[in-house]
Amino acid sequence: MIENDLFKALADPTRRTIFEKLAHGSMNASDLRQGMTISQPAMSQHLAVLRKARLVREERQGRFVNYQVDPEGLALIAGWLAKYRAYWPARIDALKDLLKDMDQ
Amino acid sequence: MIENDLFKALADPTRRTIFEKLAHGSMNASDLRQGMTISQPAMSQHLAVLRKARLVREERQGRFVNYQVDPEGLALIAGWLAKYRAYWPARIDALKDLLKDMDQ
DNA sequence: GAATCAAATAAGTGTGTGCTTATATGTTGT
DNA sequence: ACAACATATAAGCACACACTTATTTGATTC
Repeated sequence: MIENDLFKALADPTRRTIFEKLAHGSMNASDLRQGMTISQPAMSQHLAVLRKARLVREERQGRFVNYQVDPEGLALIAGWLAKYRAYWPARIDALKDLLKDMDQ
Repeated sequence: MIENDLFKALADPTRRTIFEKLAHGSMNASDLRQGMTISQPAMSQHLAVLRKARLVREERQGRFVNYQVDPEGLALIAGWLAKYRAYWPARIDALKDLLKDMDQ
């Protein structure tokens, strides 16, 4: 169940930090560790969880593995959220503005 | 950290089921148990977690406690998601259709 | 092909989480 | 005040999870 993998992946603050880092630009696993007190295997394990949740994609480049945000995971969350659109009417206008921005 | 409470709350499939039930209409804790093989304390504990995450609101009515979706939690997720809007361009059209539906 | 470096996997450990049963609290009606 | 019912809390337990160190796999360079 992909939805479960998704929310479980995001339930860990360290993984959300990693994801956020990648959102600012793709990086290899070593660079991701910069500024985070985290062992190499821990990072590797977190990335595996994020991969399984489709929040992140890997791409081997020589002996490095470059990681980047996988839009698929975000789209799945957006899809989940959309099911409950009846409950965020106050945010509709804000979202519309957002989409208008994205047109340009 | 509310964001952490949120994703942790949604990481459990039983809680997502409870939330989905409430999205279809507010209910008290007993009615929520209908059709779910789950003890009364377990339900109570799950509701406490959902409450803490602002995904759900309680409202005492006599000796029952009526539960309903709290839009605040959903809005927070939408806010989190919005941070990464750069990564879901492929879904823009689908979202637009969604918003068009919401206009009516 | 041996040395070197990046990343993944294995195995073990402490803590967190979701459940259970038992009990307490809150509210209603007699 | 007491019985009955809805919900919450307490305590304990089994399992999941995030970490660690040690080792393996993958890729480059000499």
